[in-house]
Amino acid sequence: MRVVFMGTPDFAAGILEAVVLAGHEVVLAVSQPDKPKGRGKALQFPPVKEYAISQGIEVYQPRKVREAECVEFIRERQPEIIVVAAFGQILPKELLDLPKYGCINVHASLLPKYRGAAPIQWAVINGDKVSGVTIMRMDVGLDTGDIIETAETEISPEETGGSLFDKLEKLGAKLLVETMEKIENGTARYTKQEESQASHVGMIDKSMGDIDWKKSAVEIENLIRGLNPWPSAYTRLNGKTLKIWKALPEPGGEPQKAGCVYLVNKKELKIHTGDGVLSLLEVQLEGKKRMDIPSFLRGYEVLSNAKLG
RNA sequence: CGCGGGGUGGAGCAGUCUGGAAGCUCGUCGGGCUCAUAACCCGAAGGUCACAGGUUCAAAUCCUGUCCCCGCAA
Repeated sequence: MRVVFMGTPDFAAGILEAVVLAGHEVVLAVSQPDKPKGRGKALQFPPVKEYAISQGIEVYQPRKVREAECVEFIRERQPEIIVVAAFGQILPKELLDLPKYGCINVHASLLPKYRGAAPIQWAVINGDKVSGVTIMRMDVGLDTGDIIETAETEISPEETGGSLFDKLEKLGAKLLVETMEKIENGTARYTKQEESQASHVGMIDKSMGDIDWKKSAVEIENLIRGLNPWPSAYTRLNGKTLKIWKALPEPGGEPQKAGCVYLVNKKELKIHTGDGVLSLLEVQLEGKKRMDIPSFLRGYEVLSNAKLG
């Protein structure tokens, strides 16, 4: 099919690659504008743009796709279908109605659950056991369109936001390619979303990573995994930021001492929480590299009466 | 030129301000103790102190330049 692709981050780049490899004619890749990133401040191309350039695909980076000029630009490319994955902007109705097969979206959740911006991290943060991807036909709402296909995957106990991203990217890419075939040969089926089951999740904010030790050890550990690798869960130790990359919840402890050291020796560091004890396994102090707890404790003295947060 | 921390035996750090024998906690190897051990005791190996210039009788330490890692911010 003649495709216009819209997306920005890594997740979208993987999807785009699958569309290209499936043999579709991608005539345009639409991505968010370049933004300054990294320590210096240099502008960096979004992953989708990087990949598109490597494939010789034309790249378009409008400030707002709502503008008439933008819609016109895309109309000129005469797409049969527009594929959207993690693009970051709402599409106007003129655009939705433009292609013969409409606009389809790869969403990283089992809709109608987790409509919105960051379904992957939230699934891990909430301790879900199952996640998945949904291919839907977009309408004017936010992730409210008719479902075409879905695919499930398990969330393992050690799943992180990053690892689930990878899983769903592959799963979504595969499902998208299959779905596009069905759309093309007319066998695709469109199912309305069950509104009563719908839920929304907002964008991930950096401050969400600030650990509230009054929560349970299990909840905190879910947060740590969900926000790994970005923006990561953190707390404070002696006035410095301490990121926690890996931890294990354990029973015991005293809720009223939440945030205080439960146990510290040469190899272990365990913290009281609102419910249970959290055994820290891998941390990173401000300005330092991330390291396992034994290493950390060799060079940094944690007093037994220290308090995190 | 966005702000800041850092590069010291295999790991994590101290020492740098106030130049003058390379140190700490571990790990590794050998030996000892023990029913046994991630415990304890004795001993050993292992480092161009990121790199390049400079100052000095003498530089991990002071000056200049370069490379790399990381936190914040975006």
